[in-house]
Amino acid sequence: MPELPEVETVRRGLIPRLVGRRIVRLEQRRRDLRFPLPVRFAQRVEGRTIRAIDRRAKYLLIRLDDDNTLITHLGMSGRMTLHDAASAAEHPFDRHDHVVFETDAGWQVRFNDARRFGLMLLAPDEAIAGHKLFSALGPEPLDDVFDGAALAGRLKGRRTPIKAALLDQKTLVGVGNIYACEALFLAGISPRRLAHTVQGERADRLVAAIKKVLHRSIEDGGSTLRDHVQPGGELGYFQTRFNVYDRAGIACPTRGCDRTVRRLVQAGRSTFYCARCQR
DNA sequence: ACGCCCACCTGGAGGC
DNA sequence: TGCCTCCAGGTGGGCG
Repeated sequence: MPELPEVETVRRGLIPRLVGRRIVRLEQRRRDLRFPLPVRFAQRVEGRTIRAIDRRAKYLLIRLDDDNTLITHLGMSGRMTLHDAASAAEHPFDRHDHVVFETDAGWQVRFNDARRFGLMLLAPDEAIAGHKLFSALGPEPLDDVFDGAALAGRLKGRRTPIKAALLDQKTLVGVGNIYACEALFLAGISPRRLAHTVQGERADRLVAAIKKVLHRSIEDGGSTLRDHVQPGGELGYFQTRFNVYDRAGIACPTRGCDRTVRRLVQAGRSTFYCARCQR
């Protein structure tokens, strides 16, 4: 589920319920996710007030008032659910509700992650930029300074297919398998094209496409979310209609194109594209 | 240094 | 119904 737009949607959904609130209780229902949960997790979080919730790449950064940050990643299957007291009573925990937060306003946030590829870590604010998980990350695609020239520079000399380069968080962050496919389709670029050949106008087009698919998806998530901020509501759960992703064998959506969407496997991941519209 | 491939873990879908 | 195989939105680490 979570690429940048989904993480951003979760962030925006959590802000009104969490920022400025004190965490009165943290229940840890399992010892580890991808990594062991922080030692003395509950003791270090209970009583803290949340100052802000930021995002870097696909990480949520929950800022606590003791200058520590709760770093959260949703992995492949992580979600957050929101419950008021009545809703919490109606929804018993399931086996994948791993961490539960309760605020002084009576709201409960559950981190649920079936596959447990997600993570939660505590780190001092000032240690994050230099943290192993963060130090090699590429630029944020939605930053104004990220343009075609910036992408072209990061693709220079790289002899891997452009699709694989887009998934590499050192190239840029936030793009995952769905939006890599969708952005390449919008830009009319073959997923097999070698990354270093995406320069100049082609890189401009690709950056425009990346920004467009991410923005559009955030807007969709946001609009869905407005209806979803209700007890029992799940954050970041929405489905846009994709042009190519998961549409193998279905007609290419380009007007006048008679081809069907094809699937191929690159670096172990499915790629969906139109062989006629993407060069 | 770089590119490729696997492992991590669970659940859902589809075939027989 | 049950069992098997394949597939899934991420990414760190190990290999050549």
